[in-house]
Order: sequence, then structure tokens, then C-alpha cells
Amino acid sequence: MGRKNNHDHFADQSLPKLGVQPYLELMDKTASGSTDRHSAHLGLLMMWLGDNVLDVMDLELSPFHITESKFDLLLLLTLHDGRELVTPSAIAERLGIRRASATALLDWLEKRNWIAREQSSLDRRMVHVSITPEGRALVEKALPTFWSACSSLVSELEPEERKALEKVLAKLNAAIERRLGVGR
Amino acid sequence: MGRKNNHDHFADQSLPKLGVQPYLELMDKTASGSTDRHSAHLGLLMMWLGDNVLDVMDLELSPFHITESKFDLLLLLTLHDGRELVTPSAIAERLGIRRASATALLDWLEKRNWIAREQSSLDRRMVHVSITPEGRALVEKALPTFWSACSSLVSELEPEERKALEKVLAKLNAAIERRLGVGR
DNA sequence: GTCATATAGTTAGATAATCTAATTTATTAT
DNA sequence: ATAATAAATTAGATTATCTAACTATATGAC
Repeated sequence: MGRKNNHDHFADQSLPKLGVQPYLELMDKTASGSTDRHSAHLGLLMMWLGDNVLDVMDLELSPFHITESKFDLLLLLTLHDGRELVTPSAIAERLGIRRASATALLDWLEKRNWIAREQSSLDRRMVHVSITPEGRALVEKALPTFWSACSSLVSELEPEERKALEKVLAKLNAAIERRLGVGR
Repeated sequence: MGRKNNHDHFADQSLPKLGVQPYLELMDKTASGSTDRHSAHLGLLMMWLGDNVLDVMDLELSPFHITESKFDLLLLLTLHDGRELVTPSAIAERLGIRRASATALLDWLEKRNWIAREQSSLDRRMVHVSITPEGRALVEKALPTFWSACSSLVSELEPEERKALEKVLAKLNAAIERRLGVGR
């Protein structure tokens, strides 16, 4: 992630904020005829918001020295703990990354003793990944902050706005997960 | 970004999809008393969606061999072209990254001849960054795809749902930009 | 007018998160 | 028994970020 943590002094004359208008004007000139302008405008805002949302979450989790995506993996292990056998392969599939990338993630978490690997006795090619007591302690410590950060993302909305957003988000999420072939 | 491009075969038994329910149960057990459950649920969905939205955009832009964040910078240079003097410092401030990171980004774009640096004659410490004709050509080539990708993000929504989302998005974006101290 | 300080940009060196290709080990199927 | 397949890792690369140090230039205090 990366937001201005401390001492780094910026330009005297910062760029004036353009707002969305110039983007819309550019869109009028450059979008294909089949692209709905109103939808593209919405999508643009969604993308901007998505970027900022992830920055906020990483910022809120930074006191725990973990990024949102690694915390997400610990949460995954927490929720599957005792139920399914979680393997590096399954993690890679679930996160939409390569197995080699999952190995690297797990190495990082294992180094901090937050997860443990154990060779499967059924199929000795496989590895059983589980969260350790230390990992569970970290998750427990960070969860209240995580939930309050989630909640803070929509704190400005009125109750009816939240209601409207809820319905729309569920629909958008389902569609985009289908599209990317991922899903929690 | 990073989504399964091709040949990498995944686990036989993939993890069952949990859906949002187990997360909500965990929230009930672990959120602080002051955290509104309904808001946190919404925020969680927003975060998941945000992640997927950025993946979609990078995926759609990948044929142009550029990521969404670099494309965003080229767009920024396009929109400020002829108006403001754009310096690496101003870019760093605008993107919420360090000047050293901006230097690296600009090096990458300059290597491909999409941007040019020119020493300012007014203050010779400063560098004037501008998009080149080649950069402009790339942007023009990619923009129709960019807009259609934006539009595709919300293509499943009904007109009234879009209307509702529009109002809410504008509000959320304004608030989160204020919070992060960034903004376009 | 010189000298200390501040600013803009870059360089150097590090880390995280991803990738592909190759390798190792184990299982399955012909 | 051997070939093909599968799971995980290793090796080596790229991108995107960071901090700290450095260079060159400008400004401001005296």
C-alpha cells in the first residue's frame, strides 16, 4: 500500500483537483459508441473508490504489521479450521494466484509463526496449512479494528442509503466473482 | 493484479465457498460493542468488491501492457497537458506515494517513451513531465477498452439501482478522499 | 554577498507480491 | 514397471512500494 506516513515534504504548487468532469469530457471524445456513458461514469467512481477502500484497510491494519490480503488469508484459515484440509494449492485457487505465490505468502506467515505446515499423511505430496495459536492471537487482536475499519467505510451514509447500497453490492459482487472465477 | 492466465492446474478438492455468513458470525463474536454490524457487513462487501474491481481493470488493460495505476498517471498527464506544469513531486503528492516511487514510475514510462522529462527553466531543480505523442497514442488506443471496462463493472444493475449507486458513490468517494488526503 | 537551510529530484538498497519455468517428490493409470 | 500427472517448492525475474542518503539548486538571514 503506501500513504504519506511522515516526513516527506511535497511540492509547493500541488496539482489542482480536476474532479470527475474532465474525465467525462474525455470519455465523450474517446469511448466507443456501444459504451453507456452513465455506466462508465459509475464504473470509474467504483474503481476510484475501490482503490481508496483498500488503502484505508491496509492503513488501519498497519499497526498489526500485516496487510489486508495476508489478514484475509489468516481469516480464511480461521474459518476453515477444523473443517476442511487447507492446502497451498487450494489457497492459490481461492486467492486467484499461482501456487508459487502462495508458497511465498505462506513462507512469510510461517516465518512469523502465524501458520504451520504439516505434510498430509493421506497424500504425501500435499501440505496441510493451519493457523497457529500465535496466528489466532493476532487475528483476535486485529479483528475489532478490522470490523470498525469496515464499518467506517460507510459511516457517512444515511440508513436508506445503506439499504440501497447493500442490495447493489451483493449483486455486483456476485457478478464480478463469476467473471473473475474467484469467490469467498 | 494477477489472475490465472493459463496452464497451472489447481487442487482437485478446492475449498468450499463459505459466502459471507461465517464472516458475519465471526463478526458477532469479535467486533467491538461500538461497531455497527450492518455497516461493517457493508464495508466488508465494499472491500471485497474493491479488490475485484481493480483486478478486472488490470485484466482489461493487460493487452496494452500497462497497469491501471500507470494508465491513470498517463490520463493525469493527458488531462493536465498544456495547463499545469506537472512535476514528479506533484505526481507523488497526487498519487499518495513518495517522490522516489514517482521517479521509479516515471523511469518505467520514460523507458517506453510514453512520457518525457524536461528540466524547468524557471527553477532548475524541477522537472517538467509530459506525455509524448507515443504515450498519447497508447492512451487513445486503450481508452475505448478502459471505458467499456468501467461500464462493464455495473452492467448487471437496473437503471434505478444505478441511480441509487451513483448518489452513494459520490458521497463515499468524497469522504474517503478527505480521509486519505488524496483526490483527483 | 556569503553561508546555512530548504527543496526537487534521483540513487541505492530493501521488502512485498506477484509471475514463469524448472525441479522434486509422490501418486495414478496404462 | 513405467509414463503421465499432481503438489509443492525453488530459482530467478518484474513491479511497486519504502527509507535514507546524495546532488544540485534556490532562498533567506545576517
